[in-house]
Amino acid sequence: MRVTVPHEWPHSVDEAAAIQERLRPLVRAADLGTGPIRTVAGLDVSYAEGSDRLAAAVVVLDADTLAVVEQVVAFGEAVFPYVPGLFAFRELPPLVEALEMLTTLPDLVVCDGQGVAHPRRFGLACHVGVVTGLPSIGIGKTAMNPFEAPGQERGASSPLVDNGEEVGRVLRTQDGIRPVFVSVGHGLDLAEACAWTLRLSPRYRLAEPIRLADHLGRQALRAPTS
DNA sequence: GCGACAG
DNA sequence: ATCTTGTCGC
Repeated sequence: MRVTVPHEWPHSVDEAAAIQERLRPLVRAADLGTGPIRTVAGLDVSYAEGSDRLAAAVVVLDADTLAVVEQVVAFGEAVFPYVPGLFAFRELPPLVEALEMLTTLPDLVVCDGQGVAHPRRFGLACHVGVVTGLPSIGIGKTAMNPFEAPGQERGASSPLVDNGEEVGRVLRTQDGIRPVFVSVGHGLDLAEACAWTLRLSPRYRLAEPIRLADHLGRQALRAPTS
């Protein structure tokens, strides 16, 4: 797929935050009116130990069977430091590169990190959704805000609140396993994001697209030829 | 002022 | 994110 990214790139933390503020209005927190979702792409970036080398992995799954349809890896180097709240500027470049290698145009994108559950309501999943135009979901493994634990059963959830507003859900994807933090990225609402997250997590804590992308990225980095 | 802070 | 040993379970 082709991804159109603004040519500008932040050279400072302040510039990065300003870009997030400017792009935030482009987020659609409700149904984008797209067609049926038949394929789902999972995104993840893995890092090497001693260097800045990284591998961005994208795995596309059939939405019904969860069978792998396509998978790609883009190698690169980190161009932005890890700063909480500016995480997207670290992972977006290699992820876009990987997305552009795809032959398949996914109908939904699932990101490893927050969507609108972000201090400026523009986490990685929102950024990916806006630059691709695709519906996207953010699934974080940890929260940026304090929260109350949901029930112990798979499917149980509680609100993720920031400044008095519900920005996401704390969602239990497996019985008795610590929950994940779901938020809207772009083009769908929170209820749909949670429903998809559950459907995409039939067996493990993490949704299959992300879990497989994580595996692919690590394996690629450890490969001799990488 | 200090620490905490998606991955 | 990554660093780590063994261990329990399918």
